[in-house]
Amino acid sequence: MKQLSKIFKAMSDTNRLRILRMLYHRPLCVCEMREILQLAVSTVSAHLSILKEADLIIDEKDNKWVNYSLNTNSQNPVVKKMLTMLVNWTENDTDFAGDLEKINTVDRNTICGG
Amino acid sequence: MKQLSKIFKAMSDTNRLRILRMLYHRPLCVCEMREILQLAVSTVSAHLSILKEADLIIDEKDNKWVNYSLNTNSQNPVVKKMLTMLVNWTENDTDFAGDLEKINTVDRNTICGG
DNA sequence: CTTTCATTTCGATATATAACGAAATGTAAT
DNA sequence: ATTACATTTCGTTATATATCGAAATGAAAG
Repeated sequence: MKQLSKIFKAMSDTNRLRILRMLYHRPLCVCEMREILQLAVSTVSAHLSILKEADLIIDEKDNKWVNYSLNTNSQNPVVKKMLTMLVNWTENDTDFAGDLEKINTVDRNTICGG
Repeated sequence: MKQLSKIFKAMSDTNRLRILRMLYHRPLCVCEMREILQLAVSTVSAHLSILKEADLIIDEKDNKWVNYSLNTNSQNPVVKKMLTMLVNWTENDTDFAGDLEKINTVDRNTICGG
C-alpha cells in the first residue's frame, strides 16, 4: 500500500506529470528540463528524486550530464501500467503541447551554462 | 492535466486507498468507515470530499445515512481505469485484509451513535 | 415543532510539500 | 592540480495537507 501511494503521490504534481510526459518523448538532462519548466535547477532535481524514488524513472550518467528516462522496464507492474496509460491519457491534452514543441528546440550544449 | 493530477493526488493517501478498497467490497456510510479506519468522523468526511471531487466516488442519501460508493460509471476514462486497476493491484496486498474482514462485522445500526 | 443523530463545516495545529538560492559534490577538461 | 560546470544537498520560507474537536446543518422521528 505504501509503494502504491508513493507512485500516485509522485504523479500528483503537474510539474512532475510534465516531466514524465517529456521523458516519453526522449531522455533529458536536468538543465534541459529546467529550461522547459522554468524552475530552479534544484527544484527540478527534487522532482526527479521523487519520481526516481517511486521507480518511475531511471538516471544514467552521460559524460557531463545525467540522462533521465522513463523506467518502462520496471519490475513493478503498477509503474509499467501507469507509464503506459499516462501517454494515452495525455496525448490529446493541450497543456503538454508547448513542452513537447520546446523539446525539439532545446540543446544542452547551448542552454547549460551558456 | 489539472484533473489528472487531482485524481492521482486523491489516490496518494493511504487512508483514501483503504476507503476505495473498502467501497469496492460494498457501499459504506461515514460512521462505518470511521469505525474501520479509527479516525475522527470529520477526518473521514474530508477524505470523502477529496475522493468525490476527483470523481472517484459518488454519494447517495439512504434514510439517516449517506451511502458512498465507487463511481464505476464515471464519464472520465482515467477514473474508470484507475478504479478497475486498483482492485487488481490490491487484491494480494495484505495491508487491506484487515479492513475487508471488518466490513463484514460492522453494523451501522449498532456502531453509529450506539 | 422539538429532539435526535449522521454528516458537514469551521477553526486550530502539526507535519508535508514545493519552491528558491547558496553551498557542496563529483567529474571532465585544461 | 586546478578549473569548469552539471547536478545534488542544504537551509529557509510559504503553502498545502491531515488531523482533531466543536459547532453548524439537515433530515427523520417523536
